[in-house]
Amino acid sequence: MDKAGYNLTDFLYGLSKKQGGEIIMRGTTLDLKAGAVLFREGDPATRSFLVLKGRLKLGKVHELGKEVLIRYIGPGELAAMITVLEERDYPVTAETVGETRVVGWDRRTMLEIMTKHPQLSINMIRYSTDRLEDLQSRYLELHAEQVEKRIARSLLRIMKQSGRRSGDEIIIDFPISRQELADYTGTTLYTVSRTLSAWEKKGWVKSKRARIIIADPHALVLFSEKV
Amino acid sequence: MDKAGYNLTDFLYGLSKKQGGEIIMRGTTLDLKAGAVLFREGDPATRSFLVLKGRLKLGKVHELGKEVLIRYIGPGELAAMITVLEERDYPVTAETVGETRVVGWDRRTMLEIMTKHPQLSINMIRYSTDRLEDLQSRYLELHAEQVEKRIARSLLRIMKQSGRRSGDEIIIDFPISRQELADYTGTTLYTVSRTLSAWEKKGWVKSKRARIIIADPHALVLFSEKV
DNA sequence: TTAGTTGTTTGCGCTGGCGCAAAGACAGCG
DNA sequence: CGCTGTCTTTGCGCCAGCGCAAACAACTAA
Repeated sequence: MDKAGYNLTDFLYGLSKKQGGEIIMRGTTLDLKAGAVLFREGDPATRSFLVLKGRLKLGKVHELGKEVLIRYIGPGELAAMITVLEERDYPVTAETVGETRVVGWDRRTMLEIMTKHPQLSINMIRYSTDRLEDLQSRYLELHAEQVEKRIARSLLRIMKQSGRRSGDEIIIDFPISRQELADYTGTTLYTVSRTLSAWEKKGWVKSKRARIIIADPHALVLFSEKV
Repeated sequence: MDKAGYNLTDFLYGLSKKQGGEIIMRGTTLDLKAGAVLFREGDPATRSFLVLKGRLKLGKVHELGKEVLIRYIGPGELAAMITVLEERDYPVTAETVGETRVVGWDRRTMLEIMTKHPQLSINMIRYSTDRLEDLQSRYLELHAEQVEKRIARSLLRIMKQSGRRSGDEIIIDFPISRQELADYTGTTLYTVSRTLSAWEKKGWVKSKRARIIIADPHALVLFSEKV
């Protein structure tokens, strides 16, 4: 279900080191600083990307301002597979969270690689299926679960993907504001703030501006699963 | 974005008639009556399916009863691509809506076919990407849009996928109850009922038990896009 | 250090839409 | 034809969570 994280070997699963190297070589490596926009929702999709280092955040905005944070993309994960198809626009905006290195391939190259290495297509289907499944679960949650529980689950999800253990505590090692957590969870800045304050009093989390530490992961898990 | 519908040629795009025939032949064709369960959420995924005729509905349930209707799957569409991966469970339940014919392949066969025909993998990525995009949009809607607008959009989406024109009106040609429309939209039976009643008074829709006719599609579109 | 910017907290009032309850409508079956 | 089960409608009360407003805290640049 919810994998802790991905890495390059997932994308290149079943291929030799040599083949993998060739594939990466055929793309263009980009080094981006924090907060850079890699591609923007609505623009024609020209390249697919693989994250090598750092993190992207994928967001989508609603006509009147409201924004939703679809997913954080870490090392070994793909963005904009849609480029493989003809004449499509990026459905989301990708922005770097910290310093980030990605490889990008244009459509033509991507198709050549995929035809040459059927295994790569299968790996892409694996990834895409995982993404779909993840979103289906969150779609269900968004409809069925109370806000506080959703916030808990969101935090845990992010923790699994990008947590760094430090004693009993787990540090989320990139800056995430109340607003972003709200966009990710499907609620508002205010509700997130109130909730985190309450949890801080209980000793479940600690937080500074845009930094979150999960002090008692177990308590959070119990809460998120409570009936 | 939102295609009106799929058909077999999408799944077999880029393959010869002969190759396509062979692929279908290697699967097992099943004829199911209305209301049959093809696979159940949580069971080990053993087969992938392609719908030839009829319709499946994919649903997912939350621990305490609440249900969400992820999608209706019509002719030319795939279900349970996840089977390609090892050791997975079906993430949703698939139930037939009317009499339905599907072809199913087990994992081994599917992988063989995909390795032999790289184009097929690309077609699967296309489909899976479309599905992901669709769900991303609905995820955004669920968070950002008011219930009435969501109901309107849901109806229009279903109409595009399975509407039959009859004069100015469009008939949704399979039974869909208030409860199902609610599960699809992410609201409740009651709210759907109230909303449809109101629209019926305005002459936008007509409905009998589990049957819906869109009498004024244009008005509905305008409403769904209104600021 | 100060001024400016950006993120966070909290009180407070309001409301969309949920969900019970109960009655009504329709379909199918024997 | 009437009985049974399923689907639909509508009144009514309630509350989770939204969102404004305003104060506060932390970081940045000069």
